[in-house]
Amino acid sequence: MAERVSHRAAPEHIHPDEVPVLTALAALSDPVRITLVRELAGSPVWTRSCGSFDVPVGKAALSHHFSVLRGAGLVEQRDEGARRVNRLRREEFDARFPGLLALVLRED
Amino acid sequence: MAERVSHRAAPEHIHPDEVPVLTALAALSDPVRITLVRELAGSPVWTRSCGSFDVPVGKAALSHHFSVLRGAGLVEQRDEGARRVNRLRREEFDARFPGLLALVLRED
DNA sequence: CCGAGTGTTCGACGGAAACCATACACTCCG
DNA sequence: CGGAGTGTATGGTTTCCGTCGAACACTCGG
Repeated sequence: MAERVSHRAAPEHIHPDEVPVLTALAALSDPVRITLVRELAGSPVWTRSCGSFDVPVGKAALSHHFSVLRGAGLVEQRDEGARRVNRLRREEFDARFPGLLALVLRED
Repeated sequence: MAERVSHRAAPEHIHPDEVPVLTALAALSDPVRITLVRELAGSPVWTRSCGSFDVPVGKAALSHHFSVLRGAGLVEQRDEGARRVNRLRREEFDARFPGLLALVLRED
């Protein structure tokens, strides 16, 4: 009967519409998080697990960064077996903050 | 002969074109500086001296914030007698970071 | 059922940044 | 010249944020 699904707490998401500008800017004011967003933008949706990013920090810090990105409405996460895969919320975020994402992605 | 002008060191300016994205975002990730930019945007050019802004910090901190804004190519300053008046670098900054300024000004 | 892999949480640490009070430099005006 | 007004510089304090190590929770595969 009961469907056998995840027993893990689903990550809390915040829609970009509810995010203050200051929060969005603060989230993007960090080199590690910028890297995460850029790598994520360059990959197909739902293909990148949290541990698959090339950043020079431990997994504790990494987890924290993803938490910040979620809190800014930049990233959506879904549990897929033992892994947690990510998606960049392109359209939603761009609708709320037009041009901001493009700015971060286009820059070098 | 010699023109009698300011003996004060001119403030160092950085053109937006030479500003990294991270620096721009970091400069705008502060409530006080956002207020400064917004108030500045709502006033005629070269009319606001540094001390004329309504922010809850001492003048030392205020001076620091203006230094950060200059370093991000957001503000230009000119000495006018005893006062130092400001200008928001709208066009230059917007040319370098399209939409970013609009985002900050439009929001609340 | 146990071990490996993955990610979160907790406490602690260190460095960066914001802040203040003071002292200083410069300008104007009486 | 001297005082008031304005902004910067310096030094020291506090607060915040990114980081780590270790412990824990969950999933999958032998």
